[in-house]
Amino acid sequence: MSAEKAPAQPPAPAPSIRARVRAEMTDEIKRVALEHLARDGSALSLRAVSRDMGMVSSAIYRYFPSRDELLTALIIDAYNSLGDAADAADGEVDRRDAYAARWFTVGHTIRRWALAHPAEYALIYGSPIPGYKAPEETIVPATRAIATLARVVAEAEAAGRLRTPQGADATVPTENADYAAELRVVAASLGFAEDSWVVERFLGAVTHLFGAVNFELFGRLNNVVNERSEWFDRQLRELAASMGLSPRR
Amino acid sequence: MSAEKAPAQPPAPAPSIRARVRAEMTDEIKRVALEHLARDGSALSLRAVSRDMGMVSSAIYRYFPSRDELLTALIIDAYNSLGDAADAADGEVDRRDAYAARWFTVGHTIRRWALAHPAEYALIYGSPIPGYKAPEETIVPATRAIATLARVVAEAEAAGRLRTPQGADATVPTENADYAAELRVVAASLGFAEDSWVVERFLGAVTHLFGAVNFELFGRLNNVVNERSEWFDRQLRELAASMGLSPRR
DNA sequence: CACTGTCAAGAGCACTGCTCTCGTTTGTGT
DNA sequence: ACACAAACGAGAGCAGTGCTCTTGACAGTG
Repeated sequence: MSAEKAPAQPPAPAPSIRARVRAEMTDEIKRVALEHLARDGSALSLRAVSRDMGMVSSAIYRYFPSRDELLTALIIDAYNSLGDAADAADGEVDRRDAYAARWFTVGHTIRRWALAHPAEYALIYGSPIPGYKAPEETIVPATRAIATLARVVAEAEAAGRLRTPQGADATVPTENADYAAELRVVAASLGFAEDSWVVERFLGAVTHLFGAVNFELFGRLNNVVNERSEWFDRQLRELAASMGLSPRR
Repeated sequence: MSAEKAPAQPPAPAPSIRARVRAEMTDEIKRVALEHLARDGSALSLRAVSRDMGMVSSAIYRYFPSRDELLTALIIDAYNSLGDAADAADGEVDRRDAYAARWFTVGHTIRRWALAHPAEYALIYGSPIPGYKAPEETIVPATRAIATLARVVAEAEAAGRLRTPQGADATVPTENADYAAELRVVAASLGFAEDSWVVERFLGAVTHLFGAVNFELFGRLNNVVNERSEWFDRQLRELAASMGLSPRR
């Protein structure tokens, strides 16, 4: 693959001028492509990008072997951008605050990132692009934001700060052994306790959270809910409650 | 109560042979276009459709003035197909059953319709198509499936069969007056009681439900949950509980 | 019979992703 | 210092796209 930026020669750490120009060009192409993406939606034209850069279309292929590879690069960048935003937001919450505060902060950050980067959001959380097949290199960055959310809840659980639901509030355990096994695998990979009751609700909460962002961003809330921030906040609140995260007081 | 599929052609005038052939052609184009949509995703090529029909591409324009108009027709058909499926499923539930049974039936029907018609589902619940702007004629059919879900919950509420949440389970009322007003409008349009507490949870449930279908259909559950039917059923169960719909026994 | 509207066909325009070839530029090993 | 290979931008070209316009054939109606 592209291992340019790896000068494995100890005495020659000099990033050759050519390699630097190449990196700048690659970034510039991605930057212009993002502008086009924001303007024209997922219909990304290599020729239009090249025109904006004063190049001929074939020159783009020196940097990205195909339109799909460009899309892959943009997708990975988008996942990482969202992941960075989520991590940064979580990191800035005062650790003396309740875990619920971190949940709200990260949740709102994800929504705000989506509103600020609608094209990138649609790229990674919208319907699949027609001819495009996501390569494996995208799956790790894809999990970052969700992993951040999971960390908050898992740490709350580990700290014994989750109110375990009782009685009618509690979920009936599944009778499907395969499904139960899957939940255990998910619990392990996300850092929850073994057989944690909260894993399933966390998956539901993530589904709900991204469903809400989808609804807002794709216009499904038009003429229904205009106080979107309030609406989203209250959805987050319900989800926190469903996981036993004490609400802010 | 939204109008059903009103076949409201005022009087039936002479269905001239020409008009009949034209209608058949229109249907055939939509049929072939759907096949292509199912195969190639949202990249729909008029020329490919025309080739499949043994026509020249320009002939398509006798029936649809543009690609967008064809898409609009397909989108409306898709919304109505989903709406029909939801209504039919709801209609077949024995009315002596609990309202929860209707909720599960309609919910699972929506999911099954999406799995059976992934291309149509992506068309109506995926990210917006690049150059396409949905005309107003799509917004009424768009609400049908949601209206069906709402009817179930609203009728349960009217029958006094919703367990009103108490204490920690209850949602704190919003302090945002605009948002509260919006909720009242939604309540009125979906048939809920005025100031009904369940409206907000219903909106959340719909968000969650379609978020779950999105996750499954767009591959976000890959390598995470494979027992999708069980997973979805348990999500529906949580949603029913959150709205006070007694679970099946 | 003549008229009128509908139809399929074809040529053409501007656009797309992508390939290939052509000289030129640049970095590096000898 | 020189030579060679890799990298580069430009351009032509291919097959595909949505869409427009013109042309000639046909059908239904006066």
